[in-house]
Amino acid sequence: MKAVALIDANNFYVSCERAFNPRLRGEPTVVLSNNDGCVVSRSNEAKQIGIRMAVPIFQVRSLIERHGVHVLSSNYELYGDLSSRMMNVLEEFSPEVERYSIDEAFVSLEAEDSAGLEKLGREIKARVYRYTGIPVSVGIGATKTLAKVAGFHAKTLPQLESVFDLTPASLQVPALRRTPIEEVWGVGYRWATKLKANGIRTAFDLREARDEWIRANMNVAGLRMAHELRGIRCHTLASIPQPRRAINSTRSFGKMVDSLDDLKAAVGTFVTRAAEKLRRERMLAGVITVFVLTDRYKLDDEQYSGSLTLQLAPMTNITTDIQTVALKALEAIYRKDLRYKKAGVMLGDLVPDYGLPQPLWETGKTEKMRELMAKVDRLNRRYGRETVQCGTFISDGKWQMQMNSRSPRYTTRWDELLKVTC
DNA sequence: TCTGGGGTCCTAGGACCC
DNA sequence: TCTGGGGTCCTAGGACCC
Repeated sequence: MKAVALIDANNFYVSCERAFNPRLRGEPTVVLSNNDGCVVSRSNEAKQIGIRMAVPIFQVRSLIERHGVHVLSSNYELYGDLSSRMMNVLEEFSPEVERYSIDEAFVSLEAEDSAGLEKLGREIKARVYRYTGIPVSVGIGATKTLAKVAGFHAKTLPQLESVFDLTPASLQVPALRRTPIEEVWGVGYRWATKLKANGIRTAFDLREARDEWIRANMNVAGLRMAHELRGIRCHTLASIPQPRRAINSTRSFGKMVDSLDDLKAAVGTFVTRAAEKLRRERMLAGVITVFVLTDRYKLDDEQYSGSLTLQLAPMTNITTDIQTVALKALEAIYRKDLRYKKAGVMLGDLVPDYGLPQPLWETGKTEKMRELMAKVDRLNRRYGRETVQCGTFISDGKWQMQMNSRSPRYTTRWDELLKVTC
């Protein structure tokens, strides 16, 4: 029989930190978002003392001090590297692996029977842990949504020891009855509130709801959820990634920014990031949106959100070309006498870059710029990001992120390797 | 100046995911 | 004092065309 397995790392960012710093094991630990703003990963011990997901760190300061919680800035370079190691292990088990997020993957599995599926699940869990040090949970079901339900129970019921196979029909009704509606994949806060008001409190209730009712009160996404809970596959396994539609680079600032020069430096840097990613994925962008925002939490300040989308013609992935257009957009939306908290750029209308000359408008200059970009990328890969920068601004200033306690990038920087002393 | 419907395309905003 | 970032999908509504 064939089934879908969801492999989900437990408290992924915290687990990455623990893999290199065993002293954190058993200790309450949290990892923060960019700018050290919110809690985005919590160890079980941190969950138990009542630190909620996504809570701003300043709201739980006293809790953290009272319990001696370890607090770390996020280290995406480390997490990204451990993520790809985890995905490589999964590919040893199946030709169909969908990398769903940094810490989750859907995998197609095949076995004689349910017992065989569960055995595979346990092997996956053991091998990922042995090769990466990351503990995972495995949920198995006939559809992605059922695999997610199974994963929820694998994580929350200790007696399952992190692996749950939900393919046997006899298990489905009791498992779905014990799945709160807000735990169903695709049901967020808003839908959960509305569904509960209509008496739908569990995954089982949604599975049993009439299609006409769902169609009238939800949308096609709701219909798909219900069908998937009944075992009808609506979401296929995307083991070949779909072409990307957009690339964004946006940040909140470390401190409020008011000058156009500082905003230019920030936007110039965001374009650099986005264009690097564009070239890495061999694509060209056709439009760019630039936006700036004031601080929505400062209720006494005048609020403003400005954004402008401009065409990139011809389509390009050359940093300096995109910067020119981005700065034009920024100047158009910039308003003096305001204090800004956040800005960003979004590249859209992406198409593959086949690297062919485009005779209609390609000039010798463009060809030279492409070669230059390739060289800059090589240098920055070899000697570290921002060894060579494009643009005329100083990419340094108060807009830069706060990051006070990042661990070393153990696996991606030679000078930050783990040192062993005897 | 009034009268109609159907189709497409685009955009903004909402909801959700991790 | 201090409140993340990068994505996708869906829908409603407006503009436009015939």
